[in-house]
Amino acid sequence: MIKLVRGFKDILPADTALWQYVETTLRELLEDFGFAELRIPILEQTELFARSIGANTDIVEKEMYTFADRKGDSLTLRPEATASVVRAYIQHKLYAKDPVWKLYTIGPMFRRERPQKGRYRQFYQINAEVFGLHDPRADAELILLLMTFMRRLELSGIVLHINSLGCPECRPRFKESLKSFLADRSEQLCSDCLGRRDKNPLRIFDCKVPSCKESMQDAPSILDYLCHACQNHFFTVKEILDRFNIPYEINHSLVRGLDYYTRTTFEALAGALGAQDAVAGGGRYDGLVKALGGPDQPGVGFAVGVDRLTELLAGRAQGLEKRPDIFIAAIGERAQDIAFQWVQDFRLQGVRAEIDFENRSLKSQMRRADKFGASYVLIAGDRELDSKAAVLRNMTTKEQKEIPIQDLIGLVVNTIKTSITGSE
RNA sequence: GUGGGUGUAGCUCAGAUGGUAGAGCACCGGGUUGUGGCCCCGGCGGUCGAGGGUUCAAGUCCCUUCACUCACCCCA
Repeated sequence: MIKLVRGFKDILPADTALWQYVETTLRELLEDFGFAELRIPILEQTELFARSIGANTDIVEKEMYTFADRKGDSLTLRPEATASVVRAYIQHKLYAKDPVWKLYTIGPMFRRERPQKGRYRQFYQINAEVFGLHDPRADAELILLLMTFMRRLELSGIVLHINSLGCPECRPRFKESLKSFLADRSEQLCSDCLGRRDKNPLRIFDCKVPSCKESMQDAPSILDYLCHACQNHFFTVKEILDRFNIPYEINHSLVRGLDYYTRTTFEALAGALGAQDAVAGGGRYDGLVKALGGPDQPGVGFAVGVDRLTELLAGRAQGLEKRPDIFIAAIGERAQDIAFQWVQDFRLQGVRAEIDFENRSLKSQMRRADKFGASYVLIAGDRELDSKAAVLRNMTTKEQKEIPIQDLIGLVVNTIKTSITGSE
């Protein structure tokens, strides 16, 4: 048997309703916030990711699905979406019409990591990106959007972490003092962190090795090194979150793995998920557009992990599945033939109708109708055809009434539609 | 890439010391003339992850391998 590739997964019908629910909920919210959808390819030139994410990040160094196409170009299945959105913003000169754009995109990402709970080699993200705005209200608005979304999904236990990583003005000063802090601490650091010390010292804040954590206790905090502009920016973001009653924790060790972040970074964490607990993350990337060859326009964005979100909502799939409004139980060839016509007629009227082609006993068909959760069953056999009236059974009240075959569709559709609106 | 755990029916799992593969759920059918859920009865369904070895005999013991899973790492 051919099985799916390691780390990939099928999303089966039992779960797709939940996925659709998550996607449409966020989609509607994004559009209320003024975002427009952008659809981008999942394949890009490798260089795009190397230059945006950072050549010496783990993602680029060892997690990308990269291959040479037949012409020899190096292509990569995207490990994240922001780089592509920025590429599109630049390539189509969107900034020329207006530097400010609010864009969202939905789709799969690919990273070749070791799979585990909440981590797949193909995973789905919904990305929101804002271009052209330096104003901290843009950052805050995104966080507001994200947390409103979490609230709308009725997710509790989501913790928001925020931090500021400074800018090219102030971050180098912090890095220097961090380096000198680490210089005489080689014994306390784990082997991974010793490597990070040169490449990307900020990452040491993320390390979970106890001795590293301990020695980082007295490490300098980026927040003490922010320049005036960055301080004010961060202050305003916090102020807005306070004003809108969005609780948050300042986490000065929240550095995030992608090189392009500046100033605000944030993550939404769900404790219930296990080790892979980030359901959303994002931040500001003011230098990225320019670094990729575009104009000097700032950007802010976030990504939501749909796999992890649906995992959190797993218990809530019941109410979401679609049940037929009506099941037609037809007994005998003649009835089956007419019933087949009826099902199609119902469907054209917007009524969810189902039928069984097997011509089984009425009992079987009733069981089937019940299994599907049909609200009504229309019973038709020789008896009904002769008397020119089929039987409509309400499956919850068990009430049955005869419906003249002449105007059957209209009468039944009417009954169903009024019963739906009446019950809500 | 590194560790731990687990692979028996579609699903959840039993099968001490080796001796002809089980249950519940699900599915299909039946329980007198054409009416669902509950209940009762019956049926379908497994090369016990794969390959090799030990043995008269292996789901069970040994080796190899693969997959899944959790954690490290990294991150959505």
